[in-house]
Amino acid sequence: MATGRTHRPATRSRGIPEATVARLPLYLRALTALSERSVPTVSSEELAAAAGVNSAKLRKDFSYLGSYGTRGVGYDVEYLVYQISRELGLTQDWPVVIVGIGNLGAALANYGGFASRGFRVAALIDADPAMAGKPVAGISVQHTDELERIIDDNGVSIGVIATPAGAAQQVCDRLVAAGITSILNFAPTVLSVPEGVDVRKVDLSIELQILAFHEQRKAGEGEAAEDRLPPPPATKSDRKGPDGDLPAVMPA
Amino acid sequence: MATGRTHRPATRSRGIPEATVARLPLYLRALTALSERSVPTVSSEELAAAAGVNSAKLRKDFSYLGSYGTRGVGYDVEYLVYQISRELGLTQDWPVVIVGIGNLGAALANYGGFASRGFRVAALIDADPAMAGKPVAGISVQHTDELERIIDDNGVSIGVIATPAGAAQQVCDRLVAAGITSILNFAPTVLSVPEGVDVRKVDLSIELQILAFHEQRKAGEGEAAEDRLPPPPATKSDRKGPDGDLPAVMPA
DNA sequence: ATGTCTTTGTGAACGCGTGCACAAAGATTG
DNA sequence: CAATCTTTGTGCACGCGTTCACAAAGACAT
Ligand SMILES: NC(=O)c1ccc[n+]([C@@H]2O[C@H](COP(=O)([O-])OP(=O)(O)OC[C@H]3O[C@@H](n4cnc5c(N)ncnc54)[C@H](O)[C@@H]3O)[C@@H](O)[C@H]2O)c1
Ligand SMILES: NC(=O)c1ccc[n+]([C@@H]2O[C@H](COP(=O)([O-])OP(=O)(O)OC[C@H]3O[C@@H](n4cnc5c(N)ncnc54)[C@H](O)[C@@H]3O)[C@@H](O)[C@H]2O)c1
Repeated sequence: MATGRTHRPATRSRGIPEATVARLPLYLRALTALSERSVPTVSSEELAAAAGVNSAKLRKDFSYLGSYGTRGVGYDVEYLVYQISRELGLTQDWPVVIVGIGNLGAALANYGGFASRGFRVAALIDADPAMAGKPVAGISVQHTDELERIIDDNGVSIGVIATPAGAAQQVCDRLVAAGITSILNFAPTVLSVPEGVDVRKVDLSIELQILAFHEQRKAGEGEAAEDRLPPPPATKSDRKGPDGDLPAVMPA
Repeated sequence: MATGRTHRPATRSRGIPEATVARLPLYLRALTALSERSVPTVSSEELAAAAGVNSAKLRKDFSYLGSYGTRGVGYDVEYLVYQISRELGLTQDWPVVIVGIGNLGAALANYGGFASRGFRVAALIDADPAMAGKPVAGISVQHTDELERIIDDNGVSIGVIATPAGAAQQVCDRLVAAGITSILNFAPTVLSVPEGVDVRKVDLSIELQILAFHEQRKAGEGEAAEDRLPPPPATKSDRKGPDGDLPAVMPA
């Protein structure tokens, strides 16, 4: 998984394991598809296959929510959709602000998947004065100066950061000070937040690097010794000395 | 973590745990920043703080790569940057194709973070004939018909899927058939791939839902009984019967 | 050389997550 | 109503990942 919560050491929220919570949206998606096809019930086996997980795991996940299945039959699709939606807090509307309306921010604003699950883009915020007033995805971009007011006025508690990495922590601090308690961060930085604030990150670069690692392993499966670096690390007092000229790696 | 590998049950790749691999890019980023500031060495404590992890965990992670530290001093920044880069396969160039050049695909194509880590956008591919030939981020979009040829000609092994969910599996199948063995999927679907192909997914909707779950818990911390659904699941033979009228949940 | 001080590398304990395997629940059939 | 069959819910064992805590390694001072 490319994402990871920050803070709160995977504390089991009201008995529901974090790993289970992370899978509930997956089940919900599969169930919604079944619901649209008017399928009345599913077995754990079928649903697990649709969600790409082990059926025992799925049953155990559902057992944390309660006993919503019927032995010999399976689960009632509509009922389960409702239960999971309620558990995830999707029966209410969540206003969301997106900060940093560049390439990515604009794409997110245009993303239809937001509204379809109870999330509503309450505002688009950017520091560039030239952006202010411009409509993106039908919403007028507002200036950063308005950030605190916007969050307060709309009762927003979820913020999305799509600014350059350098501005992310600063934006984060302002969001938190303004009352935001959940942040989805797209900037490649480790955000530090106070206790009680949840941060999840989406990091494209990390995902690619993980893929590259496995890709490399596949490629050099039966190959002999890899190209090892000849000299061991600089030790003693030749620290930043007469330029040992280390192997050129990537710039940034 | 919002992402998760598919297939291969977290098998320990050449002794390096999957969890460690996922953190290496994080360390690399912190180390690169130190390198740019010409910091010669770091202690595990400092680096761990910068990467937002436990220092013991960091030391154990590095121990899987070998003993690259010096007791009493710490780690040589440049040397460690090189070792991690090599381990992740970043000393070589990885050509990548992006399929589906819509809002998101275009944003990804414009993303600078690609090139800075050894990833090169080899081609942009879209099914829309109107897109063919159009330049996005300085690269001319090519039609899906060319997919197999492009991958073969450029020796591409990593593909990014940014098409609508409905087309994702189909695109995935073509990519795999053409020789792609690593896929980064942005479409909200469970992709099924043959053994040996790695899939990582980035799912914005899931991330938000997980945040909403925790947000809901924070809000209703000391509150009394939640709004429970009155009627238990439909049982017996009233299956899709005279319309029990279940509570209206979200549409899609 | 010897001693002190810092920091690594890792043994060990613990907790979480996963998946097997099965008893029990209930539907369904005769 | 009894028998049979399907599928849930979960006890249990196992393995991975995390963290503590500390011995040993090495730098540095005297
Ligand atoms: N584009 C991608 O596909 C992609 C992928 C992964 C990660 N990212 C990350 O997402 C972030 C945004 O990427 P992008 O390509 O959209 O960049 P971009 O430069 O196109 O957009 C950044 C936007 O943030 C605004 N901004 C800058 N400082 C701000 C501040 N303090 N407050 C509010 N707004 C501010 C800028 O005006 C600009 O509109 C970057 O951190 C990038 O590394 C982007
Ligand atoms: N926009 C976002 O911020 C965002 C966020 C998360 C997830 N997603 C997901 O990413 C995907 C793309 O989102 P988007 O907003 O860019 O959508 P989009 O509709 O703007 O772009 C989709 C593109 O894919 C192309 N396409 C369609 N079928 C294709 C095929 N078979 N082969 C090749 N190309 C094909 C279309 O021509 C179009 O250019 C969707 O699955 C969406 O759910 C988007």
